Amino acid sequence: MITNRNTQPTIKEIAKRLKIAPSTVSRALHDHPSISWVTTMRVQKLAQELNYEPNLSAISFKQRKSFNIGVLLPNLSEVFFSTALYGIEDMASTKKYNVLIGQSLDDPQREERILLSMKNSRVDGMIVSVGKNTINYDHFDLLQKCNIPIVFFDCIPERKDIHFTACNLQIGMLMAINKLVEKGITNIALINGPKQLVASKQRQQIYFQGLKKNNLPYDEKLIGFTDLSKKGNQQAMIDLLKLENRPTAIITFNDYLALDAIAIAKEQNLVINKDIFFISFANLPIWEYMDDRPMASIEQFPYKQGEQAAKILFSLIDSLQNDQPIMDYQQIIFESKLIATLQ
Amino acid sequence: MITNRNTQPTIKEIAKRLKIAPSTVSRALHDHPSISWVTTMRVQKLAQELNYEPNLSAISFKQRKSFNIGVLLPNLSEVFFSTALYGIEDMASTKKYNVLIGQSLDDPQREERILLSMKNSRVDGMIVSVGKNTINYDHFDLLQKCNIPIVFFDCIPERKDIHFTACNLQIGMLMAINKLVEKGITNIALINGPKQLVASKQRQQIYFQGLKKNNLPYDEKLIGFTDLSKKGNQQAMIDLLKLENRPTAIITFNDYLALDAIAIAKEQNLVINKDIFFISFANLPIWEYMDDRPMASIEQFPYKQGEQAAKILFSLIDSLQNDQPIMDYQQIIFESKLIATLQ
DNA sequence: GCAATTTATGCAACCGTTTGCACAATTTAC
DNA sequence: GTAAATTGTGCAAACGGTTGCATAAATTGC
Repeated sequence: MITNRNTQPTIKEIAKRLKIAPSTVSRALHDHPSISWVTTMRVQKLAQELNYEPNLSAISFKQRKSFNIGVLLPNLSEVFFSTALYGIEDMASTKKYNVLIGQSLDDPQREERILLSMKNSRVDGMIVSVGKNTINYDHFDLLQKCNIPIVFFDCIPERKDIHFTACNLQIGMLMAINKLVEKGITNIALINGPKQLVASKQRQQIYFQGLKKNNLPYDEKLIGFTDLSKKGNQQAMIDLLKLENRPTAIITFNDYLALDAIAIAKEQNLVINKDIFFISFANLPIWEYMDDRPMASIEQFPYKQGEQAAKILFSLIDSLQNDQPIMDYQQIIFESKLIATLQ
Repeated sequence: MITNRNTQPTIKEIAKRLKIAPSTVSRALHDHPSISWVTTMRVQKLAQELNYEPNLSAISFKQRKSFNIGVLLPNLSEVFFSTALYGIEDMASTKKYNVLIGQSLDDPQREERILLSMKNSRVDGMIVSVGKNTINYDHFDLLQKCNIPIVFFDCIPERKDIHFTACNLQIGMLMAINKLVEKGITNIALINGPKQLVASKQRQQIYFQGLKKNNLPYDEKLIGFTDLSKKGNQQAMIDLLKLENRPTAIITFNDYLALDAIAIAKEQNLVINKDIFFISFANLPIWEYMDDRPMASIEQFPYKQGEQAAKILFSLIDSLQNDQPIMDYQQIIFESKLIATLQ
């Protein structure tokens, strides 16, 4: 049987014991200059003895700050996101903040529900990576109206008036195409994600630029699309392999798509990294265990993206706290990097 | 430029507008029977119009409840844990609770730091899966003393006086060994995790029972150990393969270990699922993409473990709230299941 | 028609901490 | 030796919502 009234010491408790006012105790605990050395010491000593811990609920109520930030992202089982979360957590813990987590599972309704629930629990700010099916951004605007700053990362809405961190895929993609061309491979396809995604548009544009820089022809047929479901992935790959001039290299929207595409290629008895080559985005740690894997991945630095998104968020929170107007939108863009995954 | 004083409506605001007392508004919003129908309607209508949302900070301060639970686990990039988190999140959201997340990364100091930080932010309870290097449980006891209930899941301390959910590996392991024996494979090894882990002790014991039930001899040499680092995993496997009567089946502590072990086997030109068979715990979704994978995995139902751990936690929180003594330790044990991963 | 009961509302304290202001005590200035 | 400045402390209000108790008004009982 376990029962015991929770009786954490409070400032009043300390004040009563030392026969001084609570306000004096409060100031002493904060090393306020107007409190004498002796009093400060007496207070701090007793606080230590009693294991005093300030009641964060009371403080957050009084200060109108919760010392929580919310993180909303599609899916923590994707290593990309769980890595980003490390970055956020690490930055938050240096600022003595806690992290509330919500997974949207790419479901816009769930996304909205989580967002509102975090708003109501008065998070001081949010870090968001938008789900791939989200088209309506009203609930994000709602949070802004409530003075809850939002910083997006990686999957960001296609708008100018937001704070975000993201990764510029350009260099990675160029290096990838260069690498293929060096090997004499010029028939390069792209399987892209849903057309409404910023990430998709970006990939397509950069893919196009990469071809151009290498003086390769642009063939619309070599661009496939998928909704990123397993079936969609497979179908897109099947369609590409049916082409008259079958591609010998395929750039895939992400690693999970690459897995499906590679599986289809193998079913059709193509030898990976001989008959056909793959280049993917992100960089699953699991690749090293697989024989048939992309020849390279474009690294997008999730830890840094998360960490810096949190940094931006805390600067916004501080500005709001000090009633400073936020003058412009903070946007950090990292450069991607091509990582060879073979050998 | 974005600036705008946050001015969420409060109960006092509503009271002033309707020229009634805040207490009346409060009661009306809760459909208190002593408030007349008309007043209740007037209040609720205005509340809706103003988009009133109760200030959870104020409520949590007053009620001495934060409506947050903390989740502390080793590593969200392991699918097992991120899946468990789903279960927790889903249960929490039905109870209007938020989830604070912390990853220990198997570092006892980080674990303790997160735990104390959650204590100070006054979580109403915690769900914990202990890191594999943790030997000291003092900080957990500390939380209990502060009346913050803890429910453990999966990686649980070896103690009787705790609440937990876990998975009984017995049936899964027996089925696994039976399956191997059916195939005529009797030289079955186990690569186990660190000896101090409950999970390791359990696996070893059940492995032993499984052999016994099948009248197989118990050979100590067939049990390898690893600290679960990549190097440790590889070495354990290399040692096993050096044995005179080389094992033809290997049960691995978890999927990540299986990955390393399989890689070593392949380096030594063994054909997986022909020369040598593997059985693993957990069930990485990624297996289906790999040619060389364990013939079966023992499923441990992370979603259910998380969900039920949360359910227990909320029942404990309720009991504490109502000053009911907690009479005994709630412990839910699920039955594992063997999942064939081939074909 | 007056007391007893019911119904509906308001008052005020409280949760723990912070902070502007007042004020007493001490020191400094001239 | 008195005015001014400095130092150290306390008072009280505030943050937003809840709740026990008092009380006014309406209704019922006899």
